[in-house]
Amino acid sequence: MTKQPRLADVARAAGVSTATASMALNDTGGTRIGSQTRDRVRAAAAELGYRPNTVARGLRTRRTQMIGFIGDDVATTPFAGQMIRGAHDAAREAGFLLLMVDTSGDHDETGEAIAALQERQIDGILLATMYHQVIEVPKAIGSTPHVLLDARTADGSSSAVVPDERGGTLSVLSELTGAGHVRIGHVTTREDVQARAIRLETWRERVTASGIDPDELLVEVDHATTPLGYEGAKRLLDRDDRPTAIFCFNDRMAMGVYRAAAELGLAIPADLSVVSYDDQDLIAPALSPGLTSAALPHYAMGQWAVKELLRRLDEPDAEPVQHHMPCPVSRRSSVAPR
Amino acid sequence: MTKQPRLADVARAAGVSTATASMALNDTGGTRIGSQTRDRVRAAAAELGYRPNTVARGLRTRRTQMIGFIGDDVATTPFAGQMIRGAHDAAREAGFLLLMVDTSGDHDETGEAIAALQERQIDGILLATMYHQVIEVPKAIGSTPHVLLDARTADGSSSAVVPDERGGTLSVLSELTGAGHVRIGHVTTREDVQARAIRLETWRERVTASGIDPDELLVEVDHATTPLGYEGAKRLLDRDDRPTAIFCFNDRMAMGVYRAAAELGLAIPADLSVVSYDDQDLIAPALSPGLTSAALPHYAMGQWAVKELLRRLDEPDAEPVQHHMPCPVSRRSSVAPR
DNA sequence: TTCCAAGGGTTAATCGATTAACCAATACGA
DNA sequence: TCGTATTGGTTAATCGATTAACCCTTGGAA
Repeated sequence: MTKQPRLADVARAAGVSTATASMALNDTGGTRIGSQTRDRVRAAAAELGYRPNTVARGLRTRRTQMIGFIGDDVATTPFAGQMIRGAHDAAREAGFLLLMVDTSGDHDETGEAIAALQERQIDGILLATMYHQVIEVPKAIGSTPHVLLDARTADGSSSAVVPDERGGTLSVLSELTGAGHVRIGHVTTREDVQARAIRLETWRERVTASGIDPDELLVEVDHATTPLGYEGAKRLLDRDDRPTAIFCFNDRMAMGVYRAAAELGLAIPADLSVVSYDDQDLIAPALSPGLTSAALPHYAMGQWAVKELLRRLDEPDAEPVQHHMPCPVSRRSSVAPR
Repeated sequence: MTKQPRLADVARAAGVSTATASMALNDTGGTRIGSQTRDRVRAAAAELGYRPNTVARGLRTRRTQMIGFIGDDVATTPFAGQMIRGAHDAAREAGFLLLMVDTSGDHDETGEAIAALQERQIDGILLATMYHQVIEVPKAIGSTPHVLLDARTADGSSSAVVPDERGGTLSVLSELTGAGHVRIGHVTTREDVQARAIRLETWRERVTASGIDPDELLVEVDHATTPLGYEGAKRLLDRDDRPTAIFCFNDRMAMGVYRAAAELGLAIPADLSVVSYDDQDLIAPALSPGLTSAALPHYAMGQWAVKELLRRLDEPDAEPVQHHMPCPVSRRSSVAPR
């Protein structure tokens, strides 16, 4: 117990060379190792509690079994955890570990992060942003295999996975139309993110299709926060031709909508149905009544990204893939027939 | 650009041996390297875009500049992000990176996680739990330097940092007493966590000190969720001798308390003052009125833990330190004079 | 009998740094 | 005029694996 045993110790204990020990433990070298020899080596390794030094192995094999995870702003968003967890689980299953770097969105810092990871000889990089962004891959990444997470390039030159915002929006809207709603309002943010653009456009299409002018039912505010959601909802609801249902950009805004409805004496869902996006754990099930919301599949995206990365490790020349991950709806009690 | 340059390439370009190049770049070896030689080597390195291979370096120096972060359940709690971020920032500042492993609280898995990290020759380990727990350090950790994060051992044999729950509770309670409140209720959970025990006991002391029987003003429910917070608050508020203020175990329960108050026609803070613990970003500022809450200093704890770990890397025999991190109060609008 | 192939290992080179041990030349004090 | 530091390097060993290149038996086939 004084020192970690090395491969040489195992070899000595089994009475073979380190080459044989290595091959026996790793099942390499084809038929060169007899089965009783292999068992002897394995037994010796188990006996000594041998654990390979992956640093030494990595130096020789040029593989570290580590994946770099570069996150835009890991801390401040509650989604990051799920994304990391999904990536982590898929990685661990394949014997990989995640080496994390958080950049605060700073572009220089991203370059530095990439360099720091490359110095450590990671096998590949996951480039994650929060909130579905269209980015350029920093040239510092060179030929390091990589996959984009909740982000993509404009030209699709890197493998990437993003939520299927359009599908999610359609699903959650059909919760409303299925209940007979036609005048469906939308409370959203003015921030320039993909999520906003896609949700807005999809809603617009859908409402237009039922012969209604979307601009009458749209409210935009500066940020996707609860207080501004409240204000937006007030503007939308405090009039005679108010919508019978509201689709909110996200749960935080929906929380404000709930408050506005309460103040105006509108019961949810009897007087007003509400649906939303993000399905945040701290909000959607906590509101009363529970909020029907389309979930962002962060866990699944993290998983997918690692699997795709591992695939690219094996076939570096594979065509990049753009994946749209479905956004399942969590149905709760905020929708009632019109 | 075909291959990453090695130290040998830099040495050749500068016309020196690799030993000299190494010393010149790392400022080691005292006065042995002349200043013009050093400059020549540095220039060559910069010219070639040389980046040291830390795997090779790690093999020789037995230092990888990586810290293992073992998290109890990184994903599901929104606090984890802040903790990771604090640790990450402190680590990065010192040239370290975080290697993450998430265990789902499974004890075997923790042993496996430790082994996986040790195989990779991490320099030290951060053992983090969510929600301040008293744990035993797995023996698998052996002599690897480690620090406990939001956790501690019963005997204080490992360095550890936990929130100062007692101090935070006192601070947030004096928000109420300072406003003249005496009959302060407490809505808490029955779950067996340190946070509950300390907050409860501290509240009990304080209330008893002002001559009131705490048991009259205490409500316990099975879990610290919003719906149960709501039920608990109903029980506490729906009677004549109701308290004038409530201290909630956490923000999620406080969210339920808000709802109960609204239903009973009690205005916050005019008719009822509310304070809480956790200061969760998605809740405390989002409620109306904003909720005064004691913050869990996760970022600071993460930072502290890394600094302490780095210290122990230098002085392995230093006495273990138990640190209680202050919980600052975020004062908002949920407290009014009695 | 002679050779070749297959089976089962071993030897030694290698990955890319760091660093202990050594060495040559100059300076300096006695 | 020596002996001894001091300055400014170089050589070679080392970290702990993996793996290409050999090597020795034994069993058959020619």
